[in-house]
Amino acid sequence: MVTDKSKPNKLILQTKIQVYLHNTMVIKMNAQELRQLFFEFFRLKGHTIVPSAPMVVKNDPTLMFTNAGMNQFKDIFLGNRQPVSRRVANSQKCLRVSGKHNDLEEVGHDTYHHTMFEMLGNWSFGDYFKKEAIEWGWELLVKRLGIPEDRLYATIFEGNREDNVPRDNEAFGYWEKCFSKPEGRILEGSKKDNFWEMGETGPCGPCSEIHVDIRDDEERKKIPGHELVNKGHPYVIEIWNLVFIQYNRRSDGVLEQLPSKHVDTGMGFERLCMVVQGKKSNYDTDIFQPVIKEISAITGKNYGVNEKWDIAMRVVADHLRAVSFSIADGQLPSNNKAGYVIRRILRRAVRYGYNNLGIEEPFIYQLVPVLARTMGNQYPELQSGKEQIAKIIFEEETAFLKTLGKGLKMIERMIADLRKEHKNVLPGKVAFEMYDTFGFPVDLTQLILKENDMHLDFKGFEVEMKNQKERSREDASVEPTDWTIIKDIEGTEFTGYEKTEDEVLITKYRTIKVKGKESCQLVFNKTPFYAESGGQTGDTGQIIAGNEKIAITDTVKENNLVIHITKKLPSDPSAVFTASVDLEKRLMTANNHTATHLIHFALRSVLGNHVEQKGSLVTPDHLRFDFSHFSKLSKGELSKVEELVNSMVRDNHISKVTNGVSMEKAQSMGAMALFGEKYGDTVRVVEFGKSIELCGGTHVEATGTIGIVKIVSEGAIAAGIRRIEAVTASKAEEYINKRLNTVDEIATLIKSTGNIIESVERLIAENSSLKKTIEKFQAQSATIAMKELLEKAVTINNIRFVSGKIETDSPDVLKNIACQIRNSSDNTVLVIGSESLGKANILVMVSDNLVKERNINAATIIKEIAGEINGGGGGQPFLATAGGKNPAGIQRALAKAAGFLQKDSH
RNA sequence: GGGGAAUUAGCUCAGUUGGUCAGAGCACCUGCCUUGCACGCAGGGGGUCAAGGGUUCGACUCCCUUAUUCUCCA
Repeated sequence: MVTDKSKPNKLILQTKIQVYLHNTMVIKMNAQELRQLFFEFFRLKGHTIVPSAPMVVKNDPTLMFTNAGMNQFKDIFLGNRQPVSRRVANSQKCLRVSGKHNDLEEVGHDTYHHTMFEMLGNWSFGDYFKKEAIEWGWELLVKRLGIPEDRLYATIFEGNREDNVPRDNEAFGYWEKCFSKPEGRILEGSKKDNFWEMGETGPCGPCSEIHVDIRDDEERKKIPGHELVNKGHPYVIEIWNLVFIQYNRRSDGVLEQLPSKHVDTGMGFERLCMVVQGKKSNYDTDIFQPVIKEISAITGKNYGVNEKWDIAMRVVADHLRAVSFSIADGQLPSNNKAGYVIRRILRRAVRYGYNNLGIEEPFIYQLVPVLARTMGNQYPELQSGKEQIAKIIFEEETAFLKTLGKGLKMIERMIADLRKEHKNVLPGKVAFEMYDTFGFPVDLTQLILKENDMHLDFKGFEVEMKNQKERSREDASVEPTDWTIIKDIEGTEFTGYEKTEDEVLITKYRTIKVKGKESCQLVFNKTPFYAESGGQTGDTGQIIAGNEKIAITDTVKENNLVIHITKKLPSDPSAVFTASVDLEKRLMTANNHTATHLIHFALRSVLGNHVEQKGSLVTPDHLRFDFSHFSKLSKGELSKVEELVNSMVRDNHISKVTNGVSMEKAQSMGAMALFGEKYGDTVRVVEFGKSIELCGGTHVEATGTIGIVKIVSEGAIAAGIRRIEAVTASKAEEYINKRLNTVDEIATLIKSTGNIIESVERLIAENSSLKKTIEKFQAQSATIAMKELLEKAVTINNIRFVSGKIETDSPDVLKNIACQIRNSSDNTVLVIGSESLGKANILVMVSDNLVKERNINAATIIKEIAGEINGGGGGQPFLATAGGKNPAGIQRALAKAAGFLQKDSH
């Protein structure tokens, strides 16, 4: 019998935490216990504990990764969505590698920067405010976790006249009550540190940070802690930020009070562990130590002995987490966007392993099981996906080591070249090319140059880098104007499931300039247009008011806002419009989307339940489906899938759509949810026969509409991930007919009535044997022609002069003759001409000894005589060719060559 | 999205300013010698030099378009 070990463990953990919560005794907790305690603490304060949102963001063009706990609640703050509960707490996995929080290059060099980290947070959506947030924060840190209050500092917002926001006296008052000796403990901070804004516009408010001083007593006596708050000291650090969202910043920059006030807090989990466990480094906690120990075991190098090693181990330990969590969320390393960020992180880890630890083999993938053991409890996706994660990391490591190998070869060549020229500086441009084009890290270039007593013109490199960045930025410049609001209605009702035409009003619009091209974005009160989502492309169509017809070229989603893209603005934006979706495209898309579901189902039936959707693209023309599977699909498997899909099409399953289903209910129905996908509180379930999926897309009413599904290609896109492309309905018909026509045409061409394949095979065999025969024949005729020519040879100036005209269409025959004579005899000049397709060709060959001894040049001769055939030519001293339009001149050209030799009498 | 690079035999890759240049190693086939760890020797088959245009007397080589892959930036 298999026993579920996690259950008794969970029970023990629960009891332990109960003890902690009702006891003021300070016990050192491990990370897992600490996290649970946080949840339990806030559960007792009436909070709902929600799971972490995926770290990889899918529906927000402004953000690739979740970089703060509040990301998943953005819609709530913006008023686009209602919360499930007004009090919520969780631990959110976050990744900070780009944008304003770009610490990537710091990570590893110190003991507290990370790419991926967990953020503990508690939220109030229009419920409690400053008083409770501050009191509970204090209670947890001081009373429950036993952090001595003489190590804590709180900051409050000093106020800002420009924004007309006063000093946060309210927060100050609550903090004053917390500290038993508040003097010097509550500090004021500026707008930069103590006023939080979501973006240029939108919800914002003052915040209050809690800092902790973990320095030794001696150090603390020397410099008072309050002087070091917010000064970047590694041991005086912020651990908790409490944000009080009470304003909305309008696009004119003015702040207005929000009707309901929110609390948004974020506490760095790794830092909290460090503080509670009495460590001086995040990497010394039990979050990282198991991984670091494993790195030691693999490399045979201990942590804490050599700073260079330590940096590399921290880099690897940190990046392993970032990469593994991303892959678990479905974001694989790739060559652009989010995938590229992940690739870069992994490569940075490989580089440090290579440079600092001397590892030239893939090794990071071996750390995945340890990570899964350490964090799999809280994040089960790590545990269940660990084999695949390891496999993907292994492939990436292998690929990058190969890139490094190639780069090393190149740099060795460059160093050799520099040596030859007695130089010792590699131009920045060259290093940049190595980096930019071949992905060879510049720090490695520098290192290798140094080993060879050379160095890099790093300034030159930076200049090139700057140019490249400017190029990209210029291109990416997007200049949106402010939204012009016509009707103050939040959100858009989607009516596209039932209709493809609707009466709509524009609620707001703006123009946007991308690369100098202007386009408009419209938001409606309701819309039949489906916005690009879940792999399905956005609808196109038109809106009409009066005589005016405006085309909608695309529909996209931004923060739950459905945006319709047009080339121009309607002359009267406040009119009532008839919005109609391009019906044909919509139906084609529906065919493909439903077919995608059927393919997904068929793949699972044929290959097994390890098949999971990894991505999909549904357009009117075709569909693409990526899924997890370990090997190439055999022809048999592919046809089985296709047969099953088509039989489901013929069964004409009627679509069954259920809206507003709870996640639990959907799962009990057996719906296939996408791993790492963010779903709303309730979901839409789409069924066709046995295929049940959570999906917001538009589908056919019955599968029969699809007509036929034809798989067009199957291939690999990453380790363990395969891609199928298919067409349906009329597109499938076109595809099949095109192929059949090709076969028909071939049959007609080869006049085959029986087995076409056999006929073609016979043709190929015949063709190759004929080719050989011709080659032989040509060689023979060339030999004969050559003999004839040689017999007519004359001697001019002690040189054997061979000339004549040869009947051939192929310049190769002339060349062949020339080569044979050149290899067989000295002291010869050959001039031959031929005529083909009304054009003249002449070739001149000069024996090597004549080139050397008598300075006779074939290229010079040919230039002299090419005029006779109205053409030009050139070549090397021993062989030259010319072509011209006048075949009649060949004889004169040959004669001229003879004359040239006579003249040239030395 | 923008820049750069690559695409040559089944595989891994050479190919210098356009001109006897279509090559190497491995794999494959045949024969011989024999045989353990990449056996050795001799011979052989296999390529529309990614596809399509263009420039040229002549293009793997230069230019343009397309496809795929890699790489850097955003």
